[in-house]
Amino acid sequence: MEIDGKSWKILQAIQADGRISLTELAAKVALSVPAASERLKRLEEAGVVWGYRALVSAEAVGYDVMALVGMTTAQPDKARLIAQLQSMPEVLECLHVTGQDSFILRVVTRNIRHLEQFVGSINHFGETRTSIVMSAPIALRPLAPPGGE
Amino acid sequence: MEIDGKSWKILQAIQADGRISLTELAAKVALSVPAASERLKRLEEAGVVWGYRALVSAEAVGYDVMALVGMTTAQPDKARLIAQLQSMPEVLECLHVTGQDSFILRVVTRNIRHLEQFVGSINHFGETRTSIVMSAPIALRPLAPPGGE
DNA sequence: ATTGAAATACGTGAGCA
DNA sequence: TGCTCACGTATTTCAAT
Repeated sequence: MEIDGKSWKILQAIQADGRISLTELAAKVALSVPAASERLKRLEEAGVVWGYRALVSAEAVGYDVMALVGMTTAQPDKARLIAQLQSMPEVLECLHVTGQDSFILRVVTRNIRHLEQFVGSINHFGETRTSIVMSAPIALRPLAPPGGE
Repeated sequence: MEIDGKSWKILQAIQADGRISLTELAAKVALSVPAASERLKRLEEAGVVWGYRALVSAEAVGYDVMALVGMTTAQPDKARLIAQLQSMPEVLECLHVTGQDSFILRVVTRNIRHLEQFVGSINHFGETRTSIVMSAPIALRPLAPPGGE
C-alpha cells in the first residue's frame, strides 16, 4: 500500500490522539469528513493501523518497577518459555532477537522484591540480564514517514 | 489514587479498544453512560490514562527493520546524546537503565543498510550492542491489575 | 449513579469533478 | 475513482433527581 501526504497526516494525527473525532481529523488534514473517514477505513483494512490503545501509567496503578530482561535460552526450551511468559501479566512484551540474547522482555513489577521473584521464576530457562528502567528520556514516539529512499 | 474493580474494567476495556464509545464502555462495566464517562475522566485527570494512540504497523509504512540498541555512554555525553536522539525519527523509545548499558533504544529503519548508517551516526557516543528484532511473541500487552500485595 | 433532553458527531446515500 | 453535500442515526454532554 502506498501512503501519500494526506494519509501520513492522518496517521500522525491519530497517533497523537487516538480518540480524535473524524470531524477534527478531517479539519486537521484539510479534507471533508467522509473523505477522511474513507481514507482511515482503508488504512485500517490494509493493516497499516492495527489497533487503538489507551496508554495507562504503570506507576499509577501500582507497578513501581519497570525492567528489561534479556535471556539466553536453548532452542528446545523456547516454546515452553513463551507459553509461560504468556501467562505472566508482568510481561508486557517479549521480543525474539538476534545477538547474545534470545529474547528481550519488558516487565513491570510492584517493587524490587517482586522483580527478584519474577526473575527467579524464569531463570531456569537460561541466563538472564536485568536492566532496571530509571527513566524514559524518549517515550513511545509515534512513527514518522521514512525519509528519502 | 485508588482503583476499584469497576475502574479496572474500564482500564482494560480502553486498553483493548482505545476508540470504544462511552455507550459500549458503560455496557461492559455495567454502569450508566454518565457514570462511566465520569470515571474515565477522573482516570485521565489523575494521569492514570495519559494518552490514546493508534497503533501503526512499522512494516506497513516502509520500516522493515526493528532493533534494540544498547549503549554505554559516559556521563558528560548523555545530555548531548539524548538531544541528538530526539531529532532522529528512527528512535521510537529511549530508556535510561541500570547495568552494563546506559541507554537502550528502540529503533526502526527501512533496511539493514539504514540500520548500519544509524548506528554509525551515534556510536561516537560510546559502545553499542545491536539486537535485531525477528519477531514479537508477545506484543504490547495491556496492563493488568497487580496481584495480591 | 441514574434518567432524559439538547447538542454534536457519525455513517450512508446521491450527485459532481 | 475520489471528493462534497445532505440526510437519518447514534453518541456525547449537561441538568436535574
